[in-house]
Amino acid sequence: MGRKRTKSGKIRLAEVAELAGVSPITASRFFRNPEALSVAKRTRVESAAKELGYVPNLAARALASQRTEVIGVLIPSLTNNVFSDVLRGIYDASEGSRYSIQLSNTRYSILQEERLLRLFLAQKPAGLIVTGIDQTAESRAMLQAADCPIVQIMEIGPDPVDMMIGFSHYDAARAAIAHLFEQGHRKIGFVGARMDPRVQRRLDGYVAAMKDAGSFDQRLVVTTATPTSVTLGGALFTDLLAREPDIDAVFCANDDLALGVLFECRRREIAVPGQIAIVGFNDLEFMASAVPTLTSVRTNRYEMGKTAATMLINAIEGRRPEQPVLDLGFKVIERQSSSGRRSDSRPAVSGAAAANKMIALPSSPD
Amino acid sequence: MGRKRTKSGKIRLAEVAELAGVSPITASRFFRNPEALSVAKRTRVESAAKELGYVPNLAARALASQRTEVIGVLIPSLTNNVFSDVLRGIYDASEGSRYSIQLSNTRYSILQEERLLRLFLAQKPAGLIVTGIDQTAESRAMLQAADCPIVQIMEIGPDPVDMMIGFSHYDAARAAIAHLFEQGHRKIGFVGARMDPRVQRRLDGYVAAMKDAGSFDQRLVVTTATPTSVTLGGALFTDLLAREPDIDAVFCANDDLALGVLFECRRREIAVPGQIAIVGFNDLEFMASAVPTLTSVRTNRYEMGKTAATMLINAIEGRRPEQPVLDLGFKVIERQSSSGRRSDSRPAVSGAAAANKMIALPSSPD
DNA sequence: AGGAACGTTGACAGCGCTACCAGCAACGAC
DNA sequence: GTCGTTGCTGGTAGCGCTGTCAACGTTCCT
Repeated sequence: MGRKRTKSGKIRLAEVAELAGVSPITASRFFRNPEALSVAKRTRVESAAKELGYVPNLAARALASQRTEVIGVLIPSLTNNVFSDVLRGIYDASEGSRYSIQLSNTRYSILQEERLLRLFLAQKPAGLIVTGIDQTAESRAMLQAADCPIVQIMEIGPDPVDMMIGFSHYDAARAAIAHLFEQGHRKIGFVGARMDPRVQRRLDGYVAAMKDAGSFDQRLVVTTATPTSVTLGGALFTDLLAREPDIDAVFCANDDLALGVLFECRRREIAVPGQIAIVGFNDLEFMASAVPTLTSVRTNRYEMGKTAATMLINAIEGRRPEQPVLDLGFKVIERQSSSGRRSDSRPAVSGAAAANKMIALPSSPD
Repeated sequence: MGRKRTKSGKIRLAEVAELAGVSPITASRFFRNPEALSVAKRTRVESAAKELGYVPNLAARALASQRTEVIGVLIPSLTNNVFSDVLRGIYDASEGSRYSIQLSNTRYSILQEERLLRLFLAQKPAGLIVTGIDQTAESRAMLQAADCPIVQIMEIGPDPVDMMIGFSHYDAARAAIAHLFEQGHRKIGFVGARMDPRVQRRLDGYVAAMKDAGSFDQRLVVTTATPTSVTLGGALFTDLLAREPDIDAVFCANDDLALGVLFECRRREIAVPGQIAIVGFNDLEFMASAVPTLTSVRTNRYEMGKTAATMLINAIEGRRPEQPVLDLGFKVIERQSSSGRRSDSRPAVSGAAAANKMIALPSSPD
């Protein structure tokens, strides 16, 4: 009985051990902790494995050891440029390590996130990277009970599940508005899309800054739950102008919206920054290249992903960071679109090459 | 002897079977092929599983069944917008299925691709999605020998490993150039970055179209191996202008470059399309929103990813497509940036809302 | 009535690897 | 010389699930 002897040419650990003249368990150890072997056996197993082209069977390893070498990553969107930078960092950090990345998309739904979390945890991942700090109570309980390291990314907050790496969206927005005030702008509109928790916190920062200056007016805020796009930026700006034609600046919750606003200004022959200043968020690559160049808040997305994965892998292997919460801060990159008020919007010829003046701030967890 | 009885509260299939009053193997069948059970046992197992909150152990399943439910995806880049659309399609199609996506990044290196392929195949994936048709001989041999369905995406070519879904980059580029000729442009430059095989084929299409018209000149082609960016588009265009100041159109190998060219034109006060027409490639969202709106070649990236994953899953489950090679074609989306020659570049006020005239073509495999 | 055909169920033996513990040699301390 | 102690190695027994085949009950045909 039993089964057909497949054994389809696949090299097993036992074969390697036999060729090396050691027991299977010794060969196994070679792949997990080579230092535990004597040098002689180590080289014997190594050459045997190479000769046979042995590749370990991960399923068997996972079954026997009761854990996997998978790092689960939960992000809200694959479309958003912002996450592709973070992901690139995560993948870069995982490369060369033994861990592989398992990606899942919550589609900005915390219920979907909870469902995915349950699935992930059932497979005993080596570690988990989750986006943001707004999980359901159930999700939080599962995370807390999970016996693997966890990193929350994209923002920082008061109550980390385990580790946390990001920056304060609230502070970043406040800094952007402070910059606009410094440049002499007073009637500053807010344009936001999707309105996920992080965009919401940027809005909160905007509102607080405006209220502090006594300039807040609900009519200056235009938002939608629709996913963001350049075209949408133009449309929301159009709404804003219809409501408040005499604004002198717009703070956009992201750079796509900012680009859309810029194009809409051009379409309407509104001088930027002469009549209206524009500030975006994220500092995507094109912001430095636009005409006029566009001010934005730089966030360290690639570094965030890379550091998160590195911290996670270290924690998995027992090297926990001295500091579990890491604030990567942000920088307001001042460019032409928000230079001090003036009537002539034509940028200097040096255009994109103009030096980027920066305002750097570590954000402080609120 | 043996090991510590972990059994850490984890629900096993045997527990479900016991509660349902059936043998473990019957319970197992419920999860893999419920139709094989009598209705009575089916409902019993179902409610037992739900009651206990059973989640199958994928490692054990993979080990016992000698196959996984993982779909491997090899793409050259995570940064490129183009791939994020494809990926979104792949993830969307996989959602709700039993298969999970395992993503790896070849970094545009076919040797890296070969290495990753070896790793993937050792884990017996249920299926594989690979980018393009330029694999190493070794990779091709491995793919051919793999006992799982394989889809090549992004382009089509004469010799599919298994299934293939994409379009002809060569034909798409020819169509773009043909459009520019129709609009009266003659001295058409080419701007390309990265120069991966697909961009190379776009260049080939450009060269062929220009030669057919007797207009080809090597000096009209500016390329670099550097990864693409908006800023780079401006820089390459600057090079092109320095060499050939009297060009009347630029075909950009992608939309980021096209946006960079547009900004550079604005910086230099070159009228678009009055003095120079611009055509991009991919039709990213912002192209319809730019001022002037930018002509591009629309490619069905999301659909490509979604269809590829759907075809693959069907093939895994034994439903092979009637037609293994699928040409998704392309469309030249005519916008203001390439409208017929005229001296006034100012777009109509309706701007972004202007109807997009399309030229649709299925590309034919060469 | 006998038997073939089908649908359903269960017993058994592993898939390839690792956790646990025991054993063994070499070494130093007393 | 005896007793730990340390470093390395190996034996045994599974991890949780499924492939295979046998066995059963039922239906339908001759």
